[in-house]
Amino acid sequence: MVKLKDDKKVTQIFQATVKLVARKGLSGITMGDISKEAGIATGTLYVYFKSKDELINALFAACRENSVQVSFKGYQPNRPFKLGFRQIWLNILRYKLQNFEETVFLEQCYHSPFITAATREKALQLAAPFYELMKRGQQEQLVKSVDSGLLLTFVMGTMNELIRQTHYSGIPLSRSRINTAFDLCWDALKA
Amino acid sequence: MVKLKDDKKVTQIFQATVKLVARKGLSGITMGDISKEAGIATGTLYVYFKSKDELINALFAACRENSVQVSFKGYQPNRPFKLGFRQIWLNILRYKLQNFEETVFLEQCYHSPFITAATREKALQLAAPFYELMKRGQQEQLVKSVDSGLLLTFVMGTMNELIRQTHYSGIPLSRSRINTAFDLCWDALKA
Amino acid sequence: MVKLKDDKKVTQIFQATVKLVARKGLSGITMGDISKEAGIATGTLYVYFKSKDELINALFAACRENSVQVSFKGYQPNRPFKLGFRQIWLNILRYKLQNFEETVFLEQCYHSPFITAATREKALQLAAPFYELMKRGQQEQLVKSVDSGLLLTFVMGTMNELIRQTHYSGIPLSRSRINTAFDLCWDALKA
Amino acid sequence: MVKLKDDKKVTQIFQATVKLVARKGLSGITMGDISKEAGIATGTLYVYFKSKDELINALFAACRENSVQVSFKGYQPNRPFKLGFRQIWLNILRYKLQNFEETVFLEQCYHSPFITAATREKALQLAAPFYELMKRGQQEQLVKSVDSGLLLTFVMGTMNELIRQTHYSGIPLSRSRINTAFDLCWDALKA
DNA sequence: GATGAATGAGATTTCATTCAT
DNA sequence: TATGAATGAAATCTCATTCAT
Repeated sequence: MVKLKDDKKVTQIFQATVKLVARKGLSGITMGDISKEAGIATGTLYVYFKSKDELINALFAACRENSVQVSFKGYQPNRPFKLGFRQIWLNILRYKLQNFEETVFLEQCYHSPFITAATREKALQLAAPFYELMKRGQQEQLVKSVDSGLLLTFVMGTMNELIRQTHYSGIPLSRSRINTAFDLCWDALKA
Repeated sequence: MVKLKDDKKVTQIFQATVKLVARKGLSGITMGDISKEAGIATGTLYVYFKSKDELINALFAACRENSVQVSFKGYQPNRPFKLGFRQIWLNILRYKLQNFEETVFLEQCYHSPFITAATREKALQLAAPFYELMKRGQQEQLVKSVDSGLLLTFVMGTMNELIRQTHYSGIPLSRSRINTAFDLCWDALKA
Repeated sequence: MVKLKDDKKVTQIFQATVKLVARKGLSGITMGDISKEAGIATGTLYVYFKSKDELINALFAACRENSVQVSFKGYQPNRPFKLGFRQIWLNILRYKLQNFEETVFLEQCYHSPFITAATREKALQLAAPFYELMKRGQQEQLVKSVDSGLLLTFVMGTMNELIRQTHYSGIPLSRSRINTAFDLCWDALKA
Repeated sequence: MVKLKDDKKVTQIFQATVKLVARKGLSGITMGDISKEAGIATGTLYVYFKSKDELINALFAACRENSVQVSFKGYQPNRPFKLGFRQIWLNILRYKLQNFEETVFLEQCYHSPFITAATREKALQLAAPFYELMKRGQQEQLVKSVDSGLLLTFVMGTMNELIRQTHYSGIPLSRSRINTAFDLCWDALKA
């Protein structure tokens, strides 16, 4: 009987926003830009999000969830640790490469006034599975028995930087370059 | 002509800007905010910088130069490589920790529409000494003989993420934590 | 055509509007507010009224008619003038007290751009019975023989202000207070 | 050395606002209208008032103060009560007539969402001198010894209605009509 | 008729920049 | 130079009205 709120439209808005933030930065986008890019009227944005703030926060949360879900795709706990870790490492790398705009968006958000403490907190909780992964490696004595937060810092930090470099230098991430990068990472972690 | 512009005032403006960007993000600051924080009138900002763009670009350049100059402080090429590398690594870490706001500012700038291609290019050139350092390590067969860009990606990525984590988690960077982090980094690089 | 528009729904809309205007003023209400308060969809408002303007004008007219009809309830021209006048005075007072929101609505409308000249004119005509009443009092030499418009000004002015004061001060309108107010009014009018 | 905030500009803004509200109602004015009428840029309004809300509240307070101050002009407590009361009554009448727009503005404000509880409270306190006046009349046994609030309700209510009627009927307030009106008022009050 | 999402014109507000002092 | 009020273009947000279902 009625036209109901459209999930597809939220996706459109999110995609438009991510694209624009990656291109022009968080400080360079307007609600007008977003609506134009999403192919809807400006007012319509406010049907789905009460304010620009809320839109950015919702998108931030969605991006975080997305990237976690993708990470563990195809991960089989019964297979050897290193293989599983590699799989996940590659999942993340592939996802971040293919969704570079999301990566940039997340990075931009971290120190922006848009992201509320609550949103930040929720993002942290999503990291739990990665901590589990590190612990398993340590139990199997394959990974250094140091603070797992520090290990993750290393894994994620280097990956992020790799993505950034790849994007800006223009050097394509060949299969061999990827392998080299993974080896560097593994050499760091391994017990 | 009569008198050169007041250098102290430029410093005030830079400090105010860095502080505010770290707290509210690039997208959250206005010229009014900056002038208030710097303790001067809005109009005065325009005595020192033609526009907001110019101010941000100048500050970006200044920060980059700062951080490079500090990195090699106390570095003696004639001493063993690992010791020198460690020194530089610690220099950077200490600088970034103590000047967290600058670090955030630089990060925020990367994908902003403020930074011009020219400014970006100049920033890249400043990285030259680090490439040299990696090459030395390779010549001495202490460092893996892979693309030095990739190596630096690991060095910088770890450090940046470590700084961020430290700041947000509130976990203090104890000496042992620092040592562990360095070891991870070194294990990744070492041949 | 098929079926007449739902009269109950018009009442709902009117009640919702009056309530909201009393609470937030004419300038503070939106069609969305009204529909929500009335428990219907925004679009449905437009089934019953071509526009916001029309809705307000129709409501204005309805309120005016209401208040006049109530005024003469129980008025018997054959009974003595003062008794009849008192009856009407009390009728109005009671009505305005019990329907304070309507009173506010009418007051708000007077200087609003919503009310058209035609609506205003029609409202004036509704006052005719009150002029008649004043004339009767004068013919019976109980009321001062001055311009009956002026007399009505006093009757209505007192009443309106009394209602407002009662509502805002919170002082309840006791029977004795009502009697005092009527006496003031009557002393002003009486020949 | 500097251009300082200009009191004259506040007056301009107030005059423009009052004029427009009287013509188009509180719900019919925009900040754009006001700035145009005041002959300044829209942004300039926000130099003087943080928001539309604040502007309306400040104007409301100013109008109330204005009208009280004018009321007692030329009032000499040592002269007979009725003369003094008459003087004040005429002062108010004249002021409200000449500043009809202010009167309309105040009336429009009463039930608007703009006026805060605090502003309303302050307005009430300004009425103190009028209560004093009524008490004096009662002490001299010239005025009915009933609640002075009720007496004021009567005086003010009838005056407001008179102003309104005068303005809308187009019947000019001749000297004799004024005298008649005062007599009605006095007859009501007198002991 | 009824619904409520969609629209876009227009309202409020912000802010980089200018300018009079 | 230094100031901060003034500007107006542009951003955010609102809301009467329309329209697809």
